[in-house]
Parts: sequence; structure tokens; C-alpha cells
Amino acid sequence: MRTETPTSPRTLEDIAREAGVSVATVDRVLHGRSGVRPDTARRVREAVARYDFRPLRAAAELARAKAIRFALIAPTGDNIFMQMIRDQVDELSGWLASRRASVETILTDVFNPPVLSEALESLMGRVDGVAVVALDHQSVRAAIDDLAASGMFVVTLVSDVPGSRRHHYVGIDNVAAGRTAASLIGRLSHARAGKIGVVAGSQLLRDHAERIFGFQQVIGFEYPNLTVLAPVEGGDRDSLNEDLMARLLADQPDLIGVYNVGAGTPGVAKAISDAGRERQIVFVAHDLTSFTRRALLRGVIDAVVHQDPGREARSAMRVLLGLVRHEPVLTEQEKIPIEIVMRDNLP
Amino acid sequence: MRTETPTSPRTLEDIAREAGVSVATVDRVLHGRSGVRPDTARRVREAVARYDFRPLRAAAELARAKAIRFALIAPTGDNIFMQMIRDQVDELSGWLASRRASVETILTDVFNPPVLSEALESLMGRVDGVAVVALDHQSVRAAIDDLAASGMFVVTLVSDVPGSRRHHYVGIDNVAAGRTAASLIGRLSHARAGKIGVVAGSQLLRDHAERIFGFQQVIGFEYPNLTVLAPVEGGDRDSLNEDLMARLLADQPDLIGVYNVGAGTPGVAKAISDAGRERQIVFVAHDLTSFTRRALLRGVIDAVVHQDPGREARSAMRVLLGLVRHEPVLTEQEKIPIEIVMRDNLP
DNA sequence: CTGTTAGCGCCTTCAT
DNA sequence: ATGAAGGCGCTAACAG
Repeated sequence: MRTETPTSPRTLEDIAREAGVSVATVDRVLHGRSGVRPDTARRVREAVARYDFRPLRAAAELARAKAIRFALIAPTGDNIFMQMIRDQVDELSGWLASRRASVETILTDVFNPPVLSEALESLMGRVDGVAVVALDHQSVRAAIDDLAASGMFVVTLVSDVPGSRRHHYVGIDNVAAGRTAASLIGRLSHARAGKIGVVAGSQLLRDHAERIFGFQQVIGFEYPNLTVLAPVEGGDRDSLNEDLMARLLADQPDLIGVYNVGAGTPGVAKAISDAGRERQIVFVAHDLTSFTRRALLRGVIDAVVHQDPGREARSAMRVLLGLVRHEPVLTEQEKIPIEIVMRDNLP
Repeated sequence: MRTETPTSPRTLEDIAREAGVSVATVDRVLHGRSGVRPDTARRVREAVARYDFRPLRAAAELARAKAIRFALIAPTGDNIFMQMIRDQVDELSGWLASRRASVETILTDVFNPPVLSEALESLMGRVDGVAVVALDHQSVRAAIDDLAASGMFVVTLVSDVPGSRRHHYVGIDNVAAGRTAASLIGRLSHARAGKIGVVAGSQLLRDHAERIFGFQQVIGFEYPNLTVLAPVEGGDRDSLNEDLMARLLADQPDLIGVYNVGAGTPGVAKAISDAGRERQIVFVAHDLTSFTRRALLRGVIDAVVHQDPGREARSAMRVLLGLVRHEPVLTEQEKIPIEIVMRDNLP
């Protein structure tokens, strides 16, 4: 049995001949430009439909070919996951170059609203699109809206700014990610009763806040045997996280699970190891890095809730390029899945 | 702080001028074609390097532009996952058409080696590349080798044929998938002791055999409390699977987990539900479908080991197109991850 | 061994 | 409202 998808047969010129008009007119109809009598437009559309005509992308690209400039705004500092994002974007430079496009990476203190919004504003008129790891704050939202209003394309990355006029968000559904972490801890803790510690970077980060929300929701509804302690905030830093975690372990003898919402996982892990509680505590963290990979293999971490930085980087650049070229965004393909990584499906 | 990736500045012609040669010579060097004196080649390469020159893809594509034909060989029958693969490939027809390419889907009895290899042989000279869901059998391997030798590109899909000359395999690591299923069942069964049932389609299918291997390995080494029963084979059919599963449940009162390696999950699920053992048995199956999605939500299935059919379809077509155009395959980007899907990270 | 040149299919002024 | 024609950058056939 066979299903065929024949090659679209002809070119603009064939369609033009078929419809009894010139190529320029076909082009106008194809791009919905004005200046075509409704009647001729119809004839053209019919010819297009009859042959299932699709303009050859390569030719269109070549004919347009203008240099395009993008920017990536990402946090300074040693957050490994953010480094991976930056590296992955850098690795796209070849891909972009062969399309007459380029990215410029701007590192900034993302935790500081005025600094971040100034970095955004500084791009006005200098680039065609920006991908930004953003804090969800009034002034940041305003800056994004400004840029969008000026005709620039804005994509939020990893953490969203929902109220804003950003054109697209590239990242996981963080509420669902929190729920996922909760059900992992719930199911891996064997119906024992006890307390669950939550370590976050800052609840001002929308992704962190959303994860905590989803986490509490599922534990609260489905695991009455478990109690979620109030989240502690360590600013995504190892040293602070280690102190906070050590105190938690000392204060809560019946702690049976830990959820680290943000970065700084090595600090949390160290405190757990130093307390000699590795095997007794179910530990779920985010994002696969060289550290979390080793910790999974050693059994310190039980599961990682992951988002693929390579995929996010590619998606961001692909979406920006598509927006600039007025191509439709394939939402299905651009959705970033929440990945559960345990020892045996380590990629 | 800023990192810049400037747009590659110029065109073939600029490089030619810079190197004091003609565009044709630059083109030759760029594509490693013969007929260039080593010395001039060096000068060209230097100019290319100096400007970090990248040829504009769109122009190259346009200049080459030949119609390309692909085929997909997939199983007949009502296997939902295979339907999804077919649908996803069909949905790429627009993407392909705008690149002067097309796919033809050929349905065949993949379980039958002679039929499958004949279907493969029939493509000889008719298409430029084929993606095939293959049985790992002597005659199939021979057919693949024949096609490859004739200059056709062959990609195996979902299930690999390792000994053959196929150019690429698009699909998950099935041994790792089996290990993943095992550690899910092991960890979700709360250290209880008991038996684990395994239902497969056929051990002649390489993917099924590999999954079983990985599964037994992990349960054997890491969960001494669990015993894996001999796999039963239901040919991926619901009705047969249901019977087999019902018998298993009747015969094994201490059955605490079930791993369904292939399709026909509804049959297995029905037997478990009818026996009233939904809550007591840890059930892990493969591939997210409308059925497994509902079963996850209802709690009948505890976890699904998934591979994304859309991603596989796109990867297969992208790789084939790349092979035909002699572009390098980005192995990193084309790797298909093993996804763990539980209720809370349902996409 | 190297250079010249005519396209590839579409977009975009500029005329009409 | 419509058409004619010159590019866009690269490839490949043909000349030298």
C-alpha cells in the first residue's frame, strides 16, 4: 500500500503562465500584498492550489538575504546551567553565519531589575531580536514592551515574563516541573511519613516560584504522609545552600526528602553527604550537569528534572529567525519537554 | 561583558579577489575537489580563514536544486505508535516540498523478512533514500547492504539493524530503555519482594530483545527482591496480550510488577484492571499514545518510557536530506532521548 | 590547473 | 493594477 507526496511540480513562472499573469502578480498574491484585483487574485490562488505549489525556500532566502543581528542576555556568574546555555548559543554561530545572521552575548546581573532593563533598552535599534533570561519584574516588563513596540522581536528564555509583549517563551512549563519533582519524591519515598525540605535560589525568579507552587500542590493533595517545609533561599550559591541544608538536616531529624529548585546543587549535596544521610534522603534536583550526572551515578541524587539547554538555544535562535522572516512558528516543534533523568536513562 | 559573533562578511567573489583567483577555484577548494595546485589552495584557505567565510546555504541550495525522492517503509496494521510515525512523516510533506523533496510511504508486513526485503529491493534506483522500520534478519540486512552499495542512503528507524551498511539509526538506545524501565519498576515497588511479568511482541524484533536484555540486567543486579519471569510474546496484539496477561495474573499471586516491552498495551491493561489489581501492580509500558496517556492519568500505568515520534520523523528526513546533499550529520542534535513520562510531566 | 559565464527560483524596484 | 528585468551568491559546464 502506498501514499505519495509528489514533489511540488513547478515554479513561480509556471504558476504565472497557468494563471495568465506575470510572476510579479503571483508573488503579490502569495504574500498577500495589495494591488491585485480580487478576480485575478482568485485565478492565481486556484493555480497555486491546483499544483499544490510551494515556493522554493532557498530561492526566497537568497533573494531577500539581509544581515540579521540578534542578542542573548544571560546572567553573569558561575551558574553551570547558564554557562551551558551560553555555550550552546555560541555553537550556533556557524549555523547563523551561513544564514547571514549573528548573535552577540551580553552578560548582566539578571537578579537586578534596573541593570537588566537597562541592558534590554540598550539594544533598541541595534539588533533585530533578543533572547533574554529574564526576571519577572515591573521594569523588565516595561523594557520588553518598549522593544517589542519598536519592532524588535523578543523571546524569553528559561524563565518567562507572562504579562509582557514578548513574542515567544522558550522553556519548560515550570509549574509542571514542580509537580513532576513532587511526584518523584512522593513515589520514591515509599509511603514513609516525614518532612520534605525545599531549597530555592529566589522566589523572585518566576521559574523558581512556579516550581515551588507546583511542588506544594502535588505533595499537599496526594501525599498526606509528607509535609513540605517552608522553602529556604540560597541565591543559587553553593556555599549558602550548603549552610542552609546543613541546618535543615540538623533541625529536622525526620527529613526524608529534599527538592532543590534552582542551581547550587553541589552545596546541597555536600551537606547531605557530610551528614551521612545520602541513602536515607530522596533528593531531586534540576538540570543535568557534570555534577548532577556524577551525583546520579553515585546515588546521591535520585532523579533530575531536566531541560535541554542545546534544544533551548536552538529553539530560541530558530524562533527569532523565523519571526524576522515572518515565517510561522511551529509551536509543536518548539515546545521544550520536561525530562526526567535517572541513572539508567542518562543521555 | 560582550561576546560578538560578527556576520561572515563577504561572498565567494570577495574571497576570490582576496586570494587572487576566480570564484571557480574557491569553489573547488571549498569542496575539496581536485585540480588545484597545493599552493593556490593554501592561499584560498587562508583567505577563507581570515574572513571566517561561510558560503550562504540558500545560494548553494538554489544552485544545486534537484528533485529528491525518499521512501518510508513502515508496518501495516493498527499499531498506534507506528501510525503516529507515519502521520508525522506525512506532516513533513510541506517542509520537504519547499525543498524539492518528497516521501512516499510504503506499508508492509515488517514481521515477515522476505516481504520486507522485497519491499526494500523494489526501491532500487527509484528513490534517493529510505527510512525503514526494520526487522533484524539476514535477508533484510542483505537488502539494506544492496541498496547502500547502489548509492542509496538508508536510515533505520525505531529498530536498528546493526550489522548492516545503513548510514544512520534514528531511535532510542533500547538497552538503556529496558534498564530505565527496570529501575522505574524497582524503585516504584517499594522494596517489596515478588515477581515481575514481561510481555513482548516478539524477540525477533531487535528493539524488543534489547529492551528485555537491559531490563533483566538491572533487575538481576540491583533488585534481588524481584524475580523476572520468562517473557511472554503476544505479537503486539491487544487480544493475545490480554489472554497472556490474564493467565499470568492467575498463575502468579505474588506478581507485583509488569513491563510491557512493545505495543498492545491496552490488552495488558485490561487484564490487570479486570483482575482488580490496578493499585497493587506497578505497570510500566512504552510510548505515549492516547491510551497510555489516559491510563497514566487513571493510575493504571505508573510510568511510560517514551520516544517522540515527531522528533524521530523529523530526524529521519533531516538526516536523509543531509546525506543526499553531503552535509555532515549533527549526531548530537539527532540523538533521540529516552523520555520518562509520569502523570505530572505529561506533555 | 584555472577562469568565464549561464543559470537556479524568487523578490523588488521601476515602468507602464 | 500589472509586467519586465536585474539581481541575490553559488554551482557546474565549458573554455582555455
